[in-house]
Amino acid sequence: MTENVETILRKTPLFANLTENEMRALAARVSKRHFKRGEQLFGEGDPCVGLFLVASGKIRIFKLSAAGREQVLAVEGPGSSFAELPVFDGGNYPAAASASEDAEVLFVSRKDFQNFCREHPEVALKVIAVVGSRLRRLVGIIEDLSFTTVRQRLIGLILRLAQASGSPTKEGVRVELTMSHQDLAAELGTVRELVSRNLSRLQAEGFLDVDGRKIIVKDLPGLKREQASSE
Amino acid sequence: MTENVETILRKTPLFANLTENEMRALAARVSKRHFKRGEQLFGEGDPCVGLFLVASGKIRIFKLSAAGREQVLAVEGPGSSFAELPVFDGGNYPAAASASEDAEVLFVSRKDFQNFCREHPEVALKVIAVVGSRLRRLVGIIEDLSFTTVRQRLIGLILRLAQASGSPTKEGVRVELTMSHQDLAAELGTVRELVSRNLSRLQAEGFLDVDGRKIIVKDLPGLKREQASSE
DNA sequence: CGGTCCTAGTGACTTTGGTCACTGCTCCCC
DNA sequence: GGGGAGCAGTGACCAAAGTCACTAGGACCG
Repeated sequence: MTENVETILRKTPLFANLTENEMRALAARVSKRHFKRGEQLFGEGDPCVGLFLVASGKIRIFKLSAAGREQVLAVEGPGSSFAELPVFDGGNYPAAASASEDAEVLFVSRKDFQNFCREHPEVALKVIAVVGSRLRRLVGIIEDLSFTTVRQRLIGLILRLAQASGSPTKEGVRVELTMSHQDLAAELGTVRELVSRNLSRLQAEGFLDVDGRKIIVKDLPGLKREQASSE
Repeated sequence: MTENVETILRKTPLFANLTENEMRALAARVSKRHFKRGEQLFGEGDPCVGLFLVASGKIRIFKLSAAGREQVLAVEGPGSSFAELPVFDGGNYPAAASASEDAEVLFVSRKDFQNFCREHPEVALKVIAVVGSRLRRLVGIIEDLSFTTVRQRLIGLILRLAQASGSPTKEGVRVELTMSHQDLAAELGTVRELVSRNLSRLQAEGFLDVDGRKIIVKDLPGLKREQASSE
């Protein structure tokens, strides 16, 4: 949990292959902060103070609507950086960030990071790569919101979970939801009730067995077919 | 229309402040291509061959769904570059591009651009800035799709047009649509019929006068109120 | 001048999404 | 052990989005 700062830096793609000396220089300028589950790191529109790196826990990046709905843009785990961009373009944060689990986060001030990039041009190229993958993910969200139904997105998320962290049992693949329906809804871009209803419906249709936050995927190929249908 | 290549390069943020010599070196490696309205530059998933710069006309970047619907991600006019990212991360194009008007486009091969960035680190920083604004726009699209209705998005687009290219008349601000309802729908992330219907409705409600592709905005503050309502 | 293509408008309908209100459960704290 | 919080399920609605089918007007071409 409480690791050495340099060890954590090594794990982030942005700084993975620096030399010992460079690493030490950077580590000296980094501060570590702790956030409790639910605590907010910054709000949408806040002026950008610097770059964040996740050491442990999870950070949700999200938009908040006037009506109070949330839309998650990304969930960053250990080794991920975020808010790289406002550091460069000087704008405000385009979305808010909060801890969805207790989290330890490294912080590099805007100035320090800019200087570091100037001294190490290869880091700038890394930034482009990281931002590139972020951009691809955003395009994926747009595609989902524009072309698919809540049902299909929910199925997609379950399939991804099954793939990433599912454990096979005799009845099917067991998947554990790590978050509330509320949070799920924010990821899918919808409301709590629809998550609940769609889960019930998938169960009634025989694709799943739902027991609280445990899900048994009984018909994986069937689900995949459902997800694809007229997408 | 048919301008000198260097003149065009000067106008793109990416290369705006190069020296004479650098500019000439770059210009020598650039090729110019012409695309007719509707012609496709590349498809989604195509391997990335290089970077494009718009000299004249307009290029639409869009996603195509299996069901045949389009979702526009960006419309790039003269001076804009696009497809910077796949050049760096080596992935395929995440979306398709086609000319929405006859267009002249400069092309820099992937290799040439990469070499150029290596020799000129400040260009890499420019790339980050350009990509940053692109990312902000994508976040804006997600926000719109997730939180607003077709009606609100349509109003938003009309207001933007009125702002950008509206001409005041005695009855209100005159706006000219430069595209079909089909294309409008693709920008708003919906279908032709809803664009048509919503325009009719806004007219019936007295906010607009619609005559083919000419729109007179009769009640601008009213429209703004409508757009904001419970957003 | 007739035919064909593209574009737009609209009625009728279905599906999906979202809201509101209420119930019941569980966990935790005093 | 009583009383809140917070989370989950659901019925009854209602509104928005999308589909299908058809009509009609230009524009352009032979």
